[in-house]
Amino acid sequence: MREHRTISIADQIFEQLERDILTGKYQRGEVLSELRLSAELGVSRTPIREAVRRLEQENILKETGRGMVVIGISREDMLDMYEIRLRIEGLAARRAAANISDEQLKQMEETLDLQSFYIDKQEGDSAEQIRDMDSRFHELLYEGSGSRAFHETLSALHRKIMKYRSASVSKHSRALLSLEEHRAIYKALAAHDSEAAEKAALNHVVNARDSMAEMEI
Amino acid sequence: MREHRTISIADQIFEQLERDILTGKYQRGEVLSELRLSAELGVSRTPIREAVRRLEQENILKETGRGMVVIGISREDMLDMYEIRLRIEGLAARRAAANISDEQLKQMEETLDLQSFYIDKQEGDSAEQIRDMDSRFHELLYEGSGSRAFHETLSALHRKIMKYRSASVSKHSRALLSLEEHRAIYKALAAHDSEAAEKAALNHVVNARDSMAEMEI
DNA sequence: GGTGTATATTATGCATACAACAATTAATAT
DNA sequence: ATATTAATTGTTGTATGCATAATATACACC
Repeated sequence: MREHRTISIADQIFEQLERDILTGKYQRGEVLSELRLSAELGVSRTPIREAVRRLEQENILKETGRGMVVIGISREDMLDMYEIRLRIEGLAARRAAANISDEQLKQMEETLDLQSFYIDKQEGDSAEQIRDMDSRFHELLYEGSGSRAFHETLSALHRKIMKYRSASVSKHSRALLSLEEHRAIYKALAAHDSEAAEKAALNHVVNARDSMAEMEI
Repeated sequence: MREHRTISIADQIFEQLERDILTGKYQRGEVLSELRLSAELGVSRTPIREAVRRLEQENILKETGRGMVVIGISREDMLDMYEIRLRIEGLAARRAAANISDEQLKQMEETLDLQSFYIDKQEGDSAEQIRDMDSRFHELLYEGSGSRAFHETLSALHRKIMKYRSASVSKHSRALLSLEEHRAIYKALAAHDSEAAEKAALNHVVNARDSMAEMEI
């Protein structure tokens, strides 16, 4: 039985704005105003302001005293985030091999099926759907580590490079390889094989990083 | 010439609440209410709510629909944060050796002098003062890396273990060693010696972690 | 034409009012 | 006495109003 949790307007606005910034709909340097957003979204300034405070805490938006300027994630930021992931994602996978639950493994399997489905589909917004499955897969991996510190740190890094991940998986060959790498990680986790999990996760990050590095975006 | 920046009430409240949570004044599990904080601090709920949204974004406080529960940082969280720092702080120092400015080096030197002063002092709240110098030193190191990703990630981790760092440096022998380790990092940075900087930073994190691990706090 | 100043505009910062909701306690019917 | 319902209390969620700060604009003056 699923608990029915009401999502507040402020939360919805946060999610939408975060997505719009991280996908590049609002570009680096663009200036927004609470009043304008308030009018566009049809709500008062209060929930807007609360969402904005959270975005400021994530360092992807900044108040200036005269409008808010979008910071977003530069290509350089993205590459540095991979440098960090290179050094800790393997360890998170190692932890996950020991701690992941059967339920989490089941959900992971589901994301693999959907990822495969969206890759075969190849229609208009399939890159976004593939990317969202990538997000869910990694979220489950980080959760499965059982470590709050790894979960928080890696989740923040992975989420912030959303835009670049979309671009990457829009290349069919990379999307297919990414799926295979996810499957290798899943297999190691399901077997609770720490060594294999660490190796597979590191391999996946290395390949993703290399793929990103040679894109011009 | 220094720009005069007014700090908003909401920002001040954020800083105070964050500090109170991270130092353990508000303990894990404790329930707060906006109205109570509003009355205690003598401001309306609006700036309180904005501060709370930022604390929620940091995962150290959580709304429950009936009050807000303090999450804080457990000992296990702290140890995992060291595991992460062990893997990336050396690289940040390597970057800093290449990118740190003379101004940042000058400020770093100043924190070393103050750290030394407070260690010698050994009065009532000297542990807090030493810890704050530790914060400033590492903040300068992360800034000096010139990488936003490293800065954000490491800064968040270092800040969150505030409580444990205070406890650690309240032990005089550890405080002295920590100062020496900082000096070694500074020396390498001032010489722009990447290898030495990485080695010194890693050594410092290893020793700090080991010191923490054998404390019972 | 250039410069200083007043003014208008537009933004954020904070306080307050009210609605909605959940939990607890009191009241009431059976 | 117990179960059910109603009232009370305490909480968060949202809208709105007003003060203040920052910037742009207009204009007088040299």
